[in-house]
Amino acid sequence: MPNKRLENRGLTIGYVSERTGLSPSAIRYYEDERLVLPERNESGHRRYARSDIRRLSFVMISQGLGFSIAEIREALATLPEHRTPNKGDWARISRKFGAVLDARIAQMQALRSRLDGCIGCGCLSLKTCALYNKRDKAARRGQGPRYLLGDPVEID
Amino acid sequence: MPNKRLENRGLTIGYVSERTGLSPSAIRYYEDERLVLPERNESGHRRYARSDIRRLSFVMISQGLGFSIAEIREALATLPEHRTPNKGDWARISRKFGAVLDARIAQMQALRSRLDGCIGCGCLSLKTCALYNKRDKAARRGQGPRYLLGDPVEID
DNA sequence: TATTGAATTAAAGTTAACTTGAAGAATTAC
DNA sequence: GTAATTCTTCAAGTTAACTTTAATTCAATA
Repeated sequence: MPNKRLENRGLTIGYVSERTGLSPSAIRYYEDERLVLPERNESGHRRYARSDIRRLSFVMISQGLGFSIAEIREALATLPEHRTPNKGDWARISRKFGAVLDARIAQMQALRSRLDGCIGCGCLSLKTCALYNKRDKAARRGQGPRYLLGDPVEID
Repeated sequence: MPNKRLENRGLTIGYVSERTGLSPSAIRYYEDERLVLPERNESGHRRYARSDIRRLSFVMISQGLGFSIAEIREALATLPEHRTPNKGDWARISRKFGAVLDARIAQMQALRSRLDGCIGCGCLSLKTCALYNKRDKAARRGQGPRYLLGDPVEID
């Protein structure tokens, strides 16, 4: 088993891939999305810092919490100068994430109780049904698929 | 204002579009997805039944609850012979939907409390962090984007 | 009847988060 | 030193839920 870990400066994408479980293509994609910003060696190969593994872990965990890449990028942008999240940063960001989750849960619970009120009804009328909220055409953005649980919430 | 509502047999797509607020292209798409099955007149134009408006309302409301078209198709498939959901059907289906929502809420709450436990921690370690659950590669289906809140739940 | 408005199909575009493939360059292993 | 890996870029494909466009045909109105 060869040592492709740290050649003189920085980690190779293959090594980072192994350590995080992310595929190289996903890691390159995250670079396109500016979630990681590796350096390059003389011949153009990516060289990652040790802290990038932590950074990518942050990305994966945040995704697990249900946040989009755009949201994660925003969260990372609140960090001073391209720094990888440390303990204090995580405390701050995760508190914010928690508030967003709370809001999502509350929204789902409200929907759930509206449904409960409608179970016996069966009117299915777009005019009167409490379950149907006409999405205002004006506010719709983009044309891709709508999110399963409403448009993404913005993080502060 | 012309009366394009019911010419001899059935409603035109334009009329159904007006009544439901859905665009004609969306209604045609739902036909591709076999959520509605209109007849055709001699020259090939779609002719909808009055009950199709109700059927489409069902679709829209179910989407508002967070269900995918595939899930809605499954739910409609439980109805005897292509019938539009009536009050009894709705009671049965909405009870099932409610259970799915409950499960989703419970899942989010569990995640939320795990996050709470991690706020002070900040380890962000893929090995030990309770927030990171390695998705088993084996179970992954398809290659499109993952759902924001986990893979879609199947409706009995 | 002529024109306008509505409908039809088929193909391609859109977002999100990646993957797959091709073709070539750099690195590593032997 | 040469073969086998790994890496690079760029373009195109994938899911979901539709929209947009194009080229026509049908239906309704004046």
